[in-house]
Amino acid sequence: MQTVAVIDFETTGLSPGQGDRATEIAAVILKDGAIVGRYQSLMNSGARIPPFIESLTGISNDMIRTAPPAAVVMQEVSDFVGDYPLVAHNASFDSKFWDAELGRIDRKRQQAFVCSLLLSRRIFPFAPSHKLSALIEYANLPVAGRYHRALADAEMAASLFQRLTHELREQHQLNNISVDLLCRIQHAPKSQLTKHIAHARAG
DNA sequence: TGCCAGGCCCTCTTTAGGGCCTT
Repeated sequence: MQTVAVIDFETTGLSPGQGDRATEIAAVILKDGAIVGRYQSLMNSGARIPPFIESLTGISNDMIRTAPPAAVVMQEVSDFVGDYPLVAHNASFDSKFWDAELGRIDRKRQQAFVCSLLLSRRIFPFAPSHKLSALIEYANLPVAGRYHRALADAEMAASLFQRLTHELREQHQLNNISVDLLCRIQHAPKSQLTKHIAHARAG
């Protein structure tokens, strides 16, 4: 499995299109099944965190007031992950914020985004829930810290991603799993899943 | 004007609706 960067955002809300901004980012580098690098930072975008989200994440307006500017943090984390493929739990959410915050510093993502939520629906179809905390419990993986903080969530998404690729190898006798295969699997209708995997095994 | 996320995925579906998941 090639090296990937697993990321997680905390934000002021659900949609950058509605004016929501990032408040914290973490990225961990997953190489040969182990975390070999970590980046984490609060960031100050000037946006106000609603009370509900302050209590959800534990990240307060006081905490981000003294944090480095969002532009500085995004430059750093973008340099940190380089061109490694990105992984996130519910990547449709994190990719929206990644692209929006990167766009503000005139950078553009080049690499693919892999979604551990979409993969888990296919690889763990019988899990009672596919939210991150439920999957960590379902797969008996360690809780890395407080949920809804960026570094803890990124580390847990990384261990979940590692478990998912392991299960995929075991279930389908695959020697090697590429990011390209994961991208095809996560968007494939379940009826075509075996076709994609059989093609990967043959290739 | 009034509304305000949006993609995935299932089903009592496809001329649609609603739950899940992220903060």
